[in-house]
Amino acid sequence: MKLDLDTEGDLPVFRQLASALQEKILSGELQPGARMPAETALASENGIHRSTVREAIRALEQQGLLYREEGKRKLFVSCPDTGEMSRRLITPMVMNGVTFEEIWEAIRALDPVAAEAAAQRRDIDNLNALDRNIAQTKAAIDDPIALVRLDIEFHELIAVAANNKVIQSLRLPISDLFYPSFQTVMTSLNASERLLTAHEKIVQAIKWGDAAEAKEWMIKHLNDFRKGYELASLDMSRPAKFPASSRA
Amino acid sequence: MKLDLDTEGDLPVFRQLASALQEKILSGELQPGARMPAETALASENGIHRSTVREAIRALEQQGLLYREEGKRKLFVSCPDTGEMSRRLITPMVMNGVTFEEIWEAIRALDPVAAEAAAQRRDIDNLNALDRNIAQTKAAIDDPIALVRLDIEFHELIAVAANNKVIQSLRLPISDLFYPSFQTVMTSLNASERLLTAHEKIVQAIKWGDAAEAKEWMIKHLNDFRKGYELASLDMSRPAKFPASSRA
DNA sequence: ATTTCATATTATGTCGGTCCTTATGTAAAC
DNA sequence: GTTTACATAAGGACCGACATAATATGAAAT
Repeated sequence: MKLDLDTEGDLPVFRQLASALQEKILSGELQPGARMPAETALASENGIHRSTVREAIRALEQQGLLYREEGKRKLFVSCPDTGEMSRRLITPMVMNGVTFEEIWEAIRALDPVAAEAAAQRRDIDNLNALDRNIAQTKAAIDDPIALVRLDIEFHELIAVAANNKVIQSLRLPISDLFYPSFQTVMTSLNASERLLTAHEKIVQAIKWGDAAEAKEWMIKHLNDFRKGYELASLDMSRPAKFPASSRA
Repeated sequence: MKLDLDTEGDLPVFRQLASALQEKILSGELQPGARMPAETALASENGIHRSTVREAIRALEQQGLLYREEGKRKLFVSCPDTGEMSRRLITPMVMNGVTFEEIWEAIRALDPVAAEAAAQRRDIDNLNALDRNIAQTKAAIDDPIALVRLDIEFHELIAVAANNKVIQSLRLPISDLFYPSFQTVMTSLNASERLLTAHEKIVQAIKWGDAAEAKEWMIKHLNDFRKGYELASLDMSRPAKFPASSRA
């Protein structure tokens, strides 16, 4: 693969290479799934050193445009996963000190629209998944830990049922940031029944195709979230911390 | 800077190094603004080769955790910009074929809540910026190109006025993806007056602190967006393309 | 002919060291 | 104190090499 690199320019060659490869991928010339040439090939064909090639590869790997299975040698062009990439926003968000207030507000923006959209789509598989989730929630009504997990799942299922990849992925980082402290709320308050009721109302509305009702209940549900925070004496204006899962 | 690297392990050393440095940054041990040791120092202090260090640095640079000014030598720890990182979602979104329908729905989720929040905060500087934007819009009422630019700015100003970093950054990639084709709508339809009216109503409501009204008009405005697409015979279900600006 | 297995290749991860250019720090000169 | 000149150090790129393990290849076995 011969690329147009300017070894004399002021831009580092490894950056030029990264850009050139990225361009080839974005333009569709290199499609996801395609095998990349070996490092040595890329190096010799372009008259640059292998170390230089490797540095460029690191950058593209980070962007999810190149992928090599752990331990394998073959390097492939890959399609970055929107959700995974969106999750990476957790780091900048925490480092920039976003508050629970801001996060809650964002969820409050996305989830009601997701519920609304879910009611308009009414996919049978998604509805079954939601039913299962509610059944599990009923069974775990006295287990705060499980309830939080199920609540997270519920909201994700709604986003999936909305069949909107954008909303689905954008809500991931904020959901991850918001829920850990929700744990505190659920263990200190007795909000299980309210949570279950809201979930049931939302699913019911989705089944009936009543978008407005689904949205309305989702808003109520999220307002309950917030009230729970206040009742548990948690400060919404404090900055979010890294969720444990993101620091493994 | 001595780090705990396992040269014998099965994970590549450059990845271990990247993780170790990231951990030091996320934990606050290395704070944004701190100077990083030179590549040679990192290499010798950890008994690894400089090329290995460089590869790790590339990955962290891509994550916005390390930063080196163009042409400068000094490497600093940096705080990744949430907006900039969020914009990188454009690539995965386009490559995964998100549709205008999905994008519009996400904006329709975020912007009304932003307008609502802006009305609750009512910051004077933000209001002045909005007034200026509206004045410019009036002046450019017959210039579709300028109108689109001003409309983009308007929505961004609303997000800024909402004083919510999360919403502000999450809407960037979708805004970037959505607007290019809005250009087509504005040039083919005569929607300038409706656009201006909506903007004025929204700002007015924000000034009065009438959150519900601000939200309501934002929703109307976004529904107009959508109608415009349909009137211009554009298909909302087609996948978004890369905006020209993101391919420089 | 198909599968299995042993062998030969090849690519990656890592390393040692070099060379050039220029940013950066320091000391001398004004 | 500011400027100028010089010395140092750091980054960008390269050469070449080696161990290891993944691949590919071809022969042997079923």
